[in-house]
Amino acid sequence: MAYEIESLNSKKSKKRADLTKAAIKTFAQKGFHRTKISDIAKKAKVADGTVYLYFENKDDLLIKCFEEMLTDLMEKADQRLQAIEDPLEKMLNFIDLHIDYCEKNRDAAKLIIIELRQSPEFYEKYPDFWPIKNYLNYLTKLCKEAIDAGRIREVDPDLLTTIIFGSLDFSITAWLLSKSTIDLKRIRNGVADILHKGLIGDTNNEKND
Amino acid sequence: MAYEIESLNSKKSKKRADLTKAAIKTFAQKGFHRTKISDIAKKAKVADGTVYLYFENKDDLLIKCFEEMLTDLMEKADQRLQAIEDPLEKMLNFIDLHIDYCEKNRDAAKLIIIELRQSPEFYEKYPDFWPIKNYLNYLTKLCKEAIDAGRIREVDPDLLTTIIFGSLDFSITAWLLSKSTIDLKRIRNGVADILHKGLIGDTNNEKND
Amino acid sequence: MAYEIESLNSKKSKKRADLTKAAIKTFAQKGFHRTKISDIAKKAKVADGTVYLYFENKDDLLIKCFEEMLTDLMEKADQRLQAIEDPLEKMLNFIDLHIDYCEKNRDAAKLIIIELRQSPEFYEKYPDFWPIKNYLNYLTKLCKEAIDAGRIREVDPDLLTTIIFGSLDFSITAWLLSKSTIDLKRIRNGVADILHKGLIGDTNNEKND
Amino acid sequence: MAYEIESLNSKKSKKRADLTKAAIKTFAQKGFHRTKISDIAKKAKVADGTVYLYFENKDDLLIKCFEEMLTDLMEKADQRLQAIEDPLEKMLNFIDLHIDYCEKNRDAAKLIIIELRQSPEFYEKYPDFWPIKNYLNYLTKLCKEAIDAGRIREVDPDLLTTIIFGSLDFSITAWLLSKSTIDLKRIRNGVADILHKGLIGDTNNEKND
DNA sequence: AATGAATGAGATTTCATTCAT
DNA sequence: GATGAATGAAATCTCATTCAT
Repeated sequence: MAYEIESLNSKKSKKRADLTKAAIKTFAQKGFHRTKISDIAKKAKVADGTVYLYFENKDDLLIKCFEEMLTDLMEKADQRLQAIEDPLEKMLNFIDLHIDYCEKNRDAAKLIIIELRQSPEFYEKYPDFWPIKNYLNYLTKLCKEAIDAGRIREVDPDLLTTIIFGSLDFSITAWLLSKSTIDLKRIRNGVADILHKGLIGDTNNEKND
Repeated sequence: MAYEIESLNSKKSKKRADLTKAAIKTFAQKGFHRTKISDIAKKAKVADGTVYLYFENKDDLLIKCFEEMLTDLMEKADQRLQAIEDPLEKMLNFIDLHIDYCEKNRDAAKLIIIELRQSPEFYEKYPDFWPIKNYLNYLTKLCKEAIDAGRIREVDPDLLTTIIFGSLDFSITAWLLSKSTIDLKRIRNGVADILHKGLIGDTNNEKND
Repeated sequence: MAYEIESLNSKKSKKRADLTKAAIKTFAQKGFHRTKISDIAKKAKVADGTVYLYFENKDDLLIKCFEEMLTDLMEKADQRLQAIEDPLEKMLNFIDLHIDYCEKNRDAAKLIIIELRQSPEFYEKYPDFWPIKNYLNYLTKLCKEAIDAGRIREVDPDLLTTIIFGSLDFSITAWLLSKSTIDLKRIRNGVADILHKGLIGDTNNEKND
Repeated sequence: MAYEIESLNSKKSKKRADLTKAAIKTFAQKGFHRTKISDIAKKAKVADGTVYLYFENKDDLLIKCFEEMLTDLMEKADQRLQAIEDPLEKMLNFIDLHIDYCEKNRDAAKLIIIELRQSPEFYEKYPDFWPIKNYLNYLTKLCKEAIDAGRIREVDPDLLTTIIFGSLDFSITAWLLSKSTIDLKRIRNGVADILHKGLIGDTNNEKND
């Protein structure tokens, strides 16, 4: 009995996972508005109506895709950062992870980058829609720890989060639109370098501002 | 005669301007997809069909809105930066201008920030769609000048552009979604500070990296 | 099981047939351009969208109506002509059939006669659009057989087809426009007589018919 | 003064003629429904609104095109047939004229052949719409004269008209759709031959019917 | 008479969602 | 749970016609 239920559950959640996967891929490739529920259903090999057994509606499906991806990312981060001691290193590793993930999952990246901002409509309909919030909080925490540990100087951690994420986000946008001819790794190093040392040359450091 | 012609032209371009203005406002408030042509026509006090005398279709209207705003911004920049000598100051002033403009034209900001990325469909349909290109080039040029003048150290100007714009863009996104409770000026100063001096405190400078 | 499937199929094809029937009627009564999809849907008692489950679009629906009618006509001809031996009689019976069919299915006749030529647009969009082709070929075959059997003299069968069909077609056009006050049967006999004996020959007059 | 009025009139009627000419060409090439008033206006080098100074509306313009063409044809017939004595020759010459005209004025032919039947809508709106009526009457008169003169045997002249016109009409239709690869002259001879001598060979004459 | 900018009614088609099976 | 046929609301865009100039 218990076995059966579990089997059913896993069967059920497999179908759910299939749907999310199919949705991420299709949303990323065609964009939210051009994606038909029937596209996703076909890719997941279920009937159209089945989608509505697992998700409330198309909006909900998109939101669940975001949650899925970002949760996934944060779990990966948990694993990878666990072994690292230095808070600054943790922060830099988080950045690497984000870039790696986007590089390897172009579809997911496209969703996070482009569709995330898609929808003033979403903000209207779901006033608290800002699926990236937890993810940003995660980064903010890392920033705080690095500051508290004295590994970076005292700056507003929220602001720092915004700058880091914004820089990465826009870099990746450019990368996506450039059809990936840009080297994301080089960008990552450049961003780290500039944020790290600032824009002023070492020798000029004392004289300016 | 000349008067009459001019009068006709100006009447015509006034209607065009009215339509663009109405479109920017409506697109910003409801989002591109939820905006009906008839919404815009009503706001501009013309018949629906009239929109199509001035713009090819809804897509074209959105693109023309982008062009209008960004051209406007760059013209304003030209005026303001003319009087400034120091290239670094020019760059910082450009940032200020961007922030000021967004602060004063929330609708335009929303369009630039949110709808600009909206549309994988746009990228598919119009392969060269990236209306912000000229604007980014403008900023890159300022970066280059500041570097050449030795006012900031030798970094890749394209990368710097990406970081600056990405930081601002995401800050403004947060500001828009926070319903403007954040202080954009504070953010601007923070961004300038971090980019300027980097994340490493003076005292720590020797020890790290 | 088999029953169920059949039931589904027949239910499906019944709806399709309903739609075609409704379309033929409406197209004939109002003309293609003045017919709205919603007119047809209403007459077939389905929702507008349902039409698009069975036909690609309005054009396709019209084409399918033609195919349906002409196939129907040729099947009827197959049945009726089977029992007839004499090739000339076959040909004459085919003519009768055509006239009978038009007389009994005024709507279908109207479509075949009037809407069939309606659409330079159709010829442009679908370069092979000439739905009556098979039907004319059918008649040509009968002509050939009558010639080969020596029942009518050696004339170009394609030309003969054109003359027969053209005569009938225009007679029926006149009949349709005259609101059916003309006697189609009398016309049929007249056509047969003239084609048969030609226009000359007072001297032959007495011997024949 | 008189001069001025005449000049005005001719100027006016020139514009009218230009419009009709432009309309015939455009209707023939694109079909009635796909032709925009602005297409015609542009081709006639006048403003859209000007069309409405000469014609009531688009329907009226089409009707006037028919009238223009058919009147033209009948005038040409008057001239050509005047010199001919034999009523049968007159009839055959009329056929030739019709075919020549269509061959030389493909656009006009297309209009007469295809667009003439265009419009159940027309028959609904204008119950007496049958622009070809006078033209058919002309042919009927010729038929009658040939019969009365004993040049062809006693048949119903209306029916004969229908057969002749129907045969020609459908031949020309096929010719138009075949993109003119068919030889109209051969067709004309074939039609004349069959109508003339009938379908029954001399030798078979006695055996049949 | 001539213009052509403006009008606005009108219809096809799409597709998220439902619900009977 | 699963299906997929059916629904029907919704919105872009066209173009004949008008009318102020």
